[in-house]
Amino acid sequence: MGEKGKYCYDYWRPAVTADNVVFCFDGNHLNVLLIKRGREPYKDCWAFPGGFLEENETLEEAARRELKEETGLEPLYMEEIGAFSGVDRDPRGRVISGGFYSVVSPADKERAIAGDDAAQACWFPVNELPALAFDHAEVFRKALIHLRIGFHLIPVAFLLLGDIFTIPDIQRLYTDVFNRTFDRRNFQKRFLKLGLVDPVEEPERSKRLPKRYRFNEEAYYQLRKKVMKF
Amino acid sequence: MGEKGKYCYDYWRPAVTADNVVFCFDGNHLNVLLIKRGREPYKDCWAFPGGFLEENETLEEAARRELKEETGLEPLYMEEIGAFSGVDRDPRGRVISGGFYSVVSPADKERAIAGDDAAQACWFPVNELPALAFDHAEVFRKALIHLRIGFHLIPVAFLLLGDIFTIPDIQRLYTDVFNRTFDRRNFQKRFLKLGLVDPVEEPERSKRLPKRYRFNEEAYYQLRKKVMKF
DNA sequence: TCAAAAGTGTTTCTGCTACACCCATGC
DNA sequence: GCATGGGTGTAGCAGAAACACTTTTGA
Repeated sequence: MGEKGKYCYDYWRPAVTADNVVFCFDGNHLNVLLIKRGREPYKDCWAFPGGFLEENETLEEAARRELKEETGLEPLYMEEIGAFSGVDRDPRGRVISGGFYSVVSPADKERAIAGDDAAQACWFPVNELPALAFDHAEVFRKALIHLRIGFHLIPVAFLLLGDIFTIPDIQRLYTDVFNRTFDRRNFQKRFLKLGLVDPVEEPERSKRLPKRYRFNEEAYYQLRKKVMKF
Repeated sequence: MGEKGKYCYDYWRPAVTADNVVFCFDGNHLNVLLIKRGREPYKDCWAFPGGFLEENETLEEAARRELKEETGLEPLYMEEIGAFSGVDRDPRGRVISGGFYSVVSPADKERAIAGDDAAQACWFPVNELPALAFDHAEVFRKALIHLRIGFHLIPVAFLLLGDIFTIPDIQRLYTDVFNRTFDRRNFQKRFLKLGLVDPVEEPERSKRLPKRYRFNEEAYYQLRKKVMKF
């Protein structure tokens, strides 16, 4: 590999990439963004957006930049999920990857556009993922675990929900994230008791349709201060 | 930096290291292992053991190897805590680090010996850490968070405790790990109810001294199966 | 004799679970 | 009129928190 390249070091170094598992909730299901790879290795396979680390950026900045280049999206929130360093994870040679998950607003579901060296960018419901390139199945597993942790520490959910949402919306989101059902009544009670959402005033709304709420950021910070154990 | 080295690549690459936050419980306090650095940068400063990734090992293997070389210790458990990629975190240039925390048995507290390029290896109680080299203060913060998560998913505590221990031992450990107090009586009740420990039979033991227990691995695996949500 | 450390039990409160019923709407 | 989806209320149980008393022993 590259014995004549122009970057020379006294000791061996691996290549370093950043990969990004992007979540988006569309009101019905939790989705992740996949890129159909335009080149080898794994040409035409689905993979998470990502690419090589450049000289003056952190791993998070690299993940952000690659996402922007490949799809045009800018996440509302990002968090590291771990390093992937399996010796054979990339057929091109030794590549270490810093993994991230991130969250975009519901409106971004329609906005993602394949750019750069991505042949295609496409949202998949988390329950219906295709086969993935590299060790990205493992990357996804870890991303979901960290998303769940994020939900327990509370804030991420609201970024996925957007400005206005109903309680049944939230429940659908939780159902996908935790891959289990919730009792409709208990879910509503528990959630409203947190006091994190305010009802939207709209006298003309049909009684049949679910009440709409918006996120109360103030209350959220108050609560987080209390709950923060870590 | 190394424009004439013998390892040449077409694209820029960062150096990659692995760092290891090693925890040990001595019956009274939770300790971490620090190395007094024998060379620049940060010569004579305290840092976590670690070193450069080599060609045929994962980050975890590198962290394990460096720990063995620098102190002779072999951890009972290891887990990743994240990647550290700040642009200025190492004055030698761009260095990405994979962080780990690990756990050794109480007996290892006396066994750690400085070897290799470590001038000195020394245990510090987690509440009395000295100033740390690089971004290792941040590394420690993340390690402690992940140790706490490990405690919630249950197994790590017993590795720290060793074969035989008392309930007050466990409570001292929890006090250090979570940096808070626990009601003695409630702690004992809750812990025994888990059914993870068996009393050690010893008819001659003074009534004044606390009862001694050993870990029931069988019961632990049963419980974990039930509790495992992720 | 006093202080320190360990064992044990009771009460209360809170949160979670499991349910049943009512209302509005569209087919 | 019936199926669907949404709002609300109640009873029971389990776990957490708060709290007091007794025993043993070493200083």
